[in-house]
Amino acid sequence: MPETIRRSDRLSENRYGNRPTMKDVAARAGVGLKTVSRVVNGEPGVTPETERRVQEAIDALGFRRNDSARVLRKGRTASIGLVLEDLADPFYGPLSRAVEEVARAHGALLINGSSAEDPDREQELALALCARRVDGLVIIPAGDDHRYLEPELKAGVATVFVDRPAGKIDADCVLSDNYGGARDGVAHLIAHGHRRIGFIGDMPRIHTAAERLRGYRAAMEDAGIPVEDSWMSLGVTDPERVRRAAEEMLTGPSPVTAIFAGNNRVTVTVIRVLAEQTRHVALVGFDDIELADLLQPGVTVVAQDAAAIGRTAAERLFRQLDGTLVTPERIELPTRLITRGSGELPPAD
Amino acid sequence: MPETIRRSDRLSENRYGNRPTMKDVAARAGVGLKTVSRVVNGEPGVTPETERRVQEAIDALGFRRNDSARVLRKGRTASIGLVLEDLADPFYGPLSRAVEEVARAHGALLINGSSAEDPDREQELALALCARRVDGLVIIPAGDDHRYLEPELKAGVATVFVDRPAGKIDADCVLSDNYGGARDGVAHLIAHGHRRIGFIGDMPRIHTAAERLRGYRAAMEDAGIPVEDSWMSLGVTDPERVRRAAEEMLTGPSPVTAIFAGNNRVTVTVIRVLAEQTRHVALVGFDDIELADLLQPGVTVVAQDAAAIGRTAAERLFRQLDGTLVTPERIELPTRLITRGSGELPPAD
DNA sequence: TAGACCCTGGACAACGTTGTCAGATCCAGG
DNA sequence: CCTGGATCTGACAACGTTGTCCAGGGTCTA
Repeated sequence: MPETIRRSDRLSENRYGNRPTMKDVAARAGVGLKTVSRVVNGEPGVTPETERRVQEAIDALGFRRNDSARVLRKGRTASIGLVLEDLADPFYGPLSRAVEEVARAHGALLINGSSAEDPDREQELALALCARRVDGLVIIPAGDDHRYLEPELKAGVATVFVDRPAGKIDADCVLSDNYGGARDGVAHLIAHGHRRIGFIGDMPRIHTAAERLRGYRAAMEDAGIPVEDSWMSLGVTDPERVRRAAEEMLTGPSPVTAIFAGNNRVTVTVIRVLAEQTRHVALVGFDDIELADLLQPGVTVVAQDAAAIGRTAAERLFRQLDGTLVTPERIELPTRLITRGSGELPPAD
Repeated sequence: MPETIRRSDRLSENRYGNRPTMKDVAARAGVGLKTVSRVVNGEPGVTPETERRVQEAIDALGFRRNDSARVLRKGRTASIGLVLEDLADPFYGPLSRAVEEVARAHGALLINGSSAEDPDREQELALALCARRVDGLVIIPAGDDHRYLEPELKAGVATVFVDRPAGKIDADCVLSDNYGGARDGVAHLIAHGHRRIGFIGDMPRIHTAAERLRGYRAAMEDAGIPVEDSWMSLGVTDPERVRRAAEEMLTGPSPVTAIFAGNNRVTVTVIRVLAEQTRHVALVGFDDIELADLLQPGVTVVAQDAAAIGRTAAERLFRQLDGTLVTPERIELPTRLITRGSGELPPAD
């Protein structure tokens, strides 16, 4: 009655999802465990004949090294984490891709997560990535207090903040020159004869929004133009409210002849509003938008180079890991004014 | 001379990057290793007083559980991999985000990589992800032979192909109805009076391109219109060649009055070309593009719902992991014709 | 007061890999 | 034939966690 005793065949003997290990390969090839390890890692000191046998066993069993175990042993995971706001946002796609390319060049994989602008979710994600022992972390902050990362930094997790500086800790960061870009954009409108210029942007508690607002004010002040409150709309991003804000600026007691839009989402909505107007209103937007050159008129923008930002951040990350970099630094990348027509319209009073 | 013997202080005694472990926490709290594990995992059977002591030690040391070790022990990594073509492409951003959201709902993280349309790189990435022991894999194939994944599938890695079916293996896949969408788009042009309709698309060895071409041919045949070779341009995606192809169609012996563009990149270039024409040429594009409604005329497109595709794929993945799903299936999601003007232009002979 | 039981806490092995080290094998030279 | 050295191979511990199992001590009941 041996058949009663045989529980099952070899395959189902393994629990669901079990995979061959080096031990299995070793057994099949009739060699020691370490020899398999040597073959898998291309270490020297294995006879061609032995190597062949091992390789055969590997192929036959469909063995694939378990990197979790490897990581545990070696300490480095060869992966980095990227916490951003929303992968679906066209600004972050190229940024993420640039980070990935640099990571790839260093043999690392990229794990990314979207914080959806929620500080708690940012923290949850960043810490989850740390628990996976990513070697480094690129963070586009949603919150403004990053002290929760202190133990991680101390433990040697390389960290670079992007787009906005870290809050309450000292860390590397890579930013666009939001202040300078906005100032240039507004100055451009002023140079084309505008004096009543509207600003629609995000809440000033967001660093980028605050800097862009500061740039707007600076340009106006440089030109000696006093800014009226009704020209500024802050903390407004959802299309409905941007629309209302824009309409109010255009029809108020002191109607604007040009609008500076604080980010790409705002720009898009403003374009829609302006398309409905009979009178020509000038527009400069912060952040480039796709097909901006095909619109009538083309949309003049202050463009950030998302890919360059991502690349710069990732490169700093790996230099931190090298040990080449020690002192946290703040890097500001220049923006570029792209004139396409909408920013060069003269004021139509 | 005790100072000669003292190697260093506590901190640097650890190698670079060393972190406190549960053992350290246990020692500091004066409890056993397993008790720390219990506290960290919220397992029952720990006195509030003990728990407090452990928690204190955790905070003091800045302990964070090492998930690599945990994975090694538990077998599941709570992470899934996504291999796509290019994160910077606006089609993949929302798709990736949708996959991430589903993963998040299941407590999993997302690792993603761009294959850059290179089959070798796709394989390299997919296998690297398997080595990390992701629980599942969502793949947008670049290659057309996926037998390299057989051992992984056998080992229980959940797998869903997206956008294009798997090659030479039997696996779940989630696609758009490329054939039907293209047929509808072309039929729409025919319904508006066009008979000489051009098609510009990718190489037919790419599944989506082949299906869309098939849809084009079907619509033409349904209408009893024989297709001339000069109306079709296949394997053309880079802007320069698309431009040339479009111009040739428009000026050839049998000039087209409408163009069907096989994907978003082609559409964008065709828009540019048409903008330079004096005569009005109708256009329907496959894939929606941003701001398509703001152009003059608005661009009529056959839209795929990238988010829905990602969501569907990810949900199937987790149902595979549940064990709810066993038989590989091919799911086709409907497309939607969005009329905005460019597709409704009458033929201008 | 003893026995049975429950609750808390800890010792130990195991997960799959790599680093260390020592043993085995082989060949050349004395 | 033996020795020395070089080359190849394998046993074993360790990485940090979790699952299993058992011990100790307290409480409740007979």
